[in-house]
Amino acid sequence: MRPLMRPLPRSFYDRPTELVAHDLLGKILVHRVNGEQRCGRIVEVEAYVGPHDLAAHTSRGLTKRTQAMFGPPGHAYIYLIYGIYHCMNVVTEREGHGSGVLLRALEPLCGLSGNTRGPGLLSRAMGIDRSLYGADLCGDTLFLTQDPAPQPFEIVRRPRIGVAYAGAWADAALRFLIGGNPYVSRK
DNA sequence: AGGATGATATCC
DNA sequence: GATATCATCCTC
Repeated sequence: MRPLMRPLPRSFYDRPTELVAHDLLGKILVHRVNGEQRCGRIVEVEAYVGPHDLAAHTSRGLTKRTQAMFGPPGHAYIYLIYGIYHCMNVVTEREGHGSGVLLRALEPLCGLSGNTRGPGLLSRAMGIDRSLYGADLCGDTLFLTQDPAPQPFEIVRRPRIGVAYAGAWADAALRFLIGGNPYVSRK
């Protein structure tokens, strides 16, 4: 698995956010940190489609925190939540659009210990924090890659978690998960 | 059901 | 400068 682990190209991210979210399921997240490699298969994500999406951080406009999400596609938007946990998103669509996909749960593949079911736990297990804010996912430190031996799976759509404040957007089925996978954070 | 724990946005 | 609010998780 070491050779031909090429990062997904930037063109993968430069597409409609719901499509990117859908296609991220089954892809492999890799983080290379001080000589070791941590990786897991993505089993659950959420799409935040742009500033008009009242659940998206970008709905409050361009701020220092959301700068990366308004930046070019294929970079990491990482933030601290509840003073404890980090959450990682991939930035989608063209620069200035303000959209991204939250990575919510992983199936552990290599170098991972502990729970990876939930965005905070995923980031902790992968060693992802704000030092990776804005990281280029087309580089060789933190990136996504195609599963070399993909198996077929069913994709299920559900409303997003923890966005009850978002009015009409609270109920949108923008959470994508692999049906029946034991590593999703919630059914 | 409620607490941890700190950055951030938004208010005075 | 103060405070309300979190795209969460754990414990009771």
